[in-house]
Order: sequence, then C-alpha cells, then structure tokens
Amino acid sequence: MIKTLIVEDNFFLRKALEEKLSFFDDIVIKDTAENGQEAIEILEKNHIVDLIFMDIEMPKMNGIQAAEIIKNKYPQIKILMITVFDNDENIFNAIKAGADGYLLKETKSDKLHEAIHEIMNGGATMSPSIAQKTMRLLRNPTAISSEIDKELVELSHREIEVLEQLSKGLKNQLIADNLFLSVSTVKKHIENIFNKLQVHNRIEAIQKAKNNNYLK
Amino acid sequence: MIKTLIVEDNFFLRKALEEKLSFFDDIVIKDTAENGQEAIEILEKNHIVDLIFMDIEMPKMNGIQAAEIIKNKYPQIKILMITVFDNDENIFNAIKAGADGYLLKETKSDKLHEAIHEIMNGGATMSPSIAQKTMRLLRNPTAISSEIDKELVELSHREIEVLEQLSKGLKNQLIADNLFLSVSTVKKHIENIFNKLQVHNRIEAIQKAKNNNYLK
DNA sequence: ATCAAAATAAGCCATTTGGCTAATTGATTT
DNA sequence: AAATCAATTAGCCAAATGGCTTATTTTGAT
Repeated sequence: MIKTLIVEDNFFLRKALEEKLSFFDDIVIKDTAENGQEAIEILEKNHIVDLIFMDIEMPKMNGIQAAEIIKNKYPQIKILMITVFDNDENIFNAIKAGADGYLLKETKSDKLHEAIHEIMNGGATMSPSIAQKTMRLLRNPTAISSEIDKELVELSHREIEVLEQLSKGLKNQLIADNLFLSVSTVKKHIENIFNKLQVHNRIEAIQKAKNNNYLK
Repeated sequence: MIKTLIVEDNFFLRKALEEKLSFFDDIVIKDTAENGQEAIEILEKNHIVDLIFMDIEMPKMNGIQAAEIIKNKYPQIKILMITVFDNDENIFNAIKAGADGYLLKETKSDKLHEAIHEIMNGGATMSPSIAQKTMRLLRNPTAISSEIDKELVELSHREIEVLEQLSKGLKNQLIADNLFLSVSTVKKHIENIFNKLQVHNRIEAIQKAKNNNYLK
C-alpha cells in the first residue's frame, strides 16, 4: 500500500487527481495540502508518506521550494511533480530540487499508476515532452544559475581556508596541523563559519558553501 | 507507416527486436545493419528512414559514434538507443550524440511501440532507470567522468538510503526517524558503509559515494 | 528447505564535534 | 587615540560520532 500526499491548490485539479487515483487500490491518499507550506506542516506532524504529488505554481510556497525542503529533511519520500508548466526553468529546478518524476497534468490514469510504481522501485518517470527537454538541457550546459543566498555574510580568507580543509573530510587536529594553528583556533573558525552560514554541522556547511561559490 | 532501420550486431537480439516489432502493422523494417559503419553505408544509398533502433556495443563503429554522424548528416532521422548498457558514460554520450530515446533491451513490446510514437511526435522516451540516471546527471554534471574506484564493494539498497540521508547533513537520530530504524541500526549501517568505502567519516563517505555514483 | 546475506538492534568506550564564554594580539579604520 | 575586526588560543560541557562485539530476524537465492 503506497501512502501518498497531494499538494495542489486548485480544487478541481485536486479532485481530478483523486479521481484518477481512486481506480487503484494499492494507493491511498493520506492527506492533501493546498500549498508547499501546508504540505511541510503535515509532514512535520506525520511523515509516514511514501510519495507526494506536487503541483508547481501555488500560493505561499511553490512546489519546487517545497520539494527542496522536503527532500532535504525526508530524503526517502518520493516526489512526483504534476503540472501544466513544462518550461526549461521549472523542469531544471524541479530536477535539481530532487524530484523523482515530472508528469504533465494531462497524463492518463494508467500512465500515472505506472509512473508511481516505477518511482517506488527507484526509477524515474517523465512525460515524453519533458524527457525531450531534459535531454536537451543535458546536451547544452546552459549555465542555469542556482539561487544564491544573499542573506549570507562574507567569509574571511582564513575561514575559507578552513572550509576547504573541512570539505576534504579532515578532522580538526589535521586541519590545525595543515594551517599551523591550534585545534582551539580551528574550532573557533568552524564555529564562526557555522554561524555565518547558519548551519549546524560540517556537511551542511559544505553544501551551503558550494551553493554560494565559497567553495570548489 | 514508420520506416525503421535496425542496427544490432547480435543475431538473436536482432531477431528478438524484429519479433517485437512484427506485432505492429504501422512499423516496417526497411533494413538491418550489424554495426554503425554498415548503417551509414545503408543510409548513403537510401536514407528514407524515419527511425533507427541503435545498439551501442558493436564492432567497427559503435552506436554512439554512428548516432552522432547520422544526426549530423540526417537530422530528421530519429534515433532510439536500445541496449543493455545503462552506465552514465553511455547514457550521457548517447544523449550528447543526439539520441531521441534510450531504452533497455528488456523493454516490453507495447512500451516499445509507445516509445516509437512518442518519439515520432517530437517527444523522448527513457526507461525509468535511465530517466533516473539522466536526472542525476543533470543535477550533478561534474559526476560524469570521475575516477571510479573499481576496488569498492557494492553498497546494499539500505546502505544507499542511509547514505542519502547522511549526505543531507542529518544526524543519526533524524535518519533513524526518517527510515523507521533504531539509532543503533543507523550507526551500524554507517559503519558498514565506511568499511565498504574505506573511509572514516561522513564527509569522506559522501565524496567517495558521489565519485562512484552511489549518490546524486 | 536450507544457507547466506542483509537488516535489525543493543551496549560499550574513546574520540570528535558543536556551542559557549573569555581573553590577547595585530591590523585597519575612523 | 579609539574603535573595530580578524585571528588567535584556552577551557568547559553536552551531544554526536566512530569503531567493535554480539545477537536475532528477515529475506533472497539455490
């Protein structure tokens, strides 16, 4: 039994999806949300969900932002984007956000069912027009810019040096040795880095640093 | 009536494909070739072909090289890669060469038929496992030609799930919550992952996993 | 039906990390 | 000259991680 969550602001489209799913007795709709914000709130209460049907254009928080947050917090949950928007920007961002599939709203009931099972088995599914665009995106490394967090404070030169070492998986003692510092200093730099990047561990720091071009 | 050409060196696989296609009276096999070179020669004599079924591994000229040449000379001809090889290298190169679809040889007859029509209508088709890899490649374009450590043991499905959570910077307790495991089990999995990847901390594990395509 | 591998879990212990406060020094700016 | 900031170091403490052992249950394959 596959437990699902529908995230769709349009009443009629939501009902249409529910209708499509009603044919299949191996799929149960645990809950529905009208926007990304609401979806996340639902998951915070109870994240026993296998797969989420996610619209893109929604008030408060769109499906791509929501997908990103959900995939970060609950990576085991599969996300299937279901939308009318098939422009490059959305496709690329949805995939980057970690979506496991991307179907157009016009997708027929049986195709949808098939897609769900493919995804639950670790595959991915795309409507043919999406697949075509995805392949084109892969061919042309069109530097579609990733969102940079403008809130972030600048890192000092020393902090970046430490961050670099951090990103290699070195432990504090070795970083200290490499940079001729005491372990205390290294720890202090790392603490400051965490504060500036607003993270709480090394892995998150590395990720955020990469996204904001402090690193690599 | 869709005019097709089969390019496949293995006799039995070629026959199997012909067999699959024989069910459909809107598809006609104009000719068959045993390698890329031969396919090109055939097209030079008569290129009234709509779609080519292209194997990858073949003597003289492989399917990817052939696809590239054919797409340059006859851009209107659709190329559907049909192969057992689903490694990143092949997928990426086939797409770069201009393939319109990428199916595994195990693909069922009706799926194949569907794919052909999608492609003729300007779409693209990929087997779910291919789609999944394509999406991953799009997310992380740098992971294409990295040094793969052939010494490494395979990770189990569960281990990859844990690794995925690890890569998000989640701590053991949260991973346990997400996967409905005890913290002990999560720790055990992580320990096993470390042993298999021959690393000693999370960051090294993530790096090695990415380089070896266990991860995103 | 049996055997092997994978998944699950607990306990132990040393080390490491993350989060604080506090203090000193040198360089730059105002 | 005073203020500011980056860099440096120390100490404290709780939490988390890494490494090992042992044991039971599930599952997959032969």
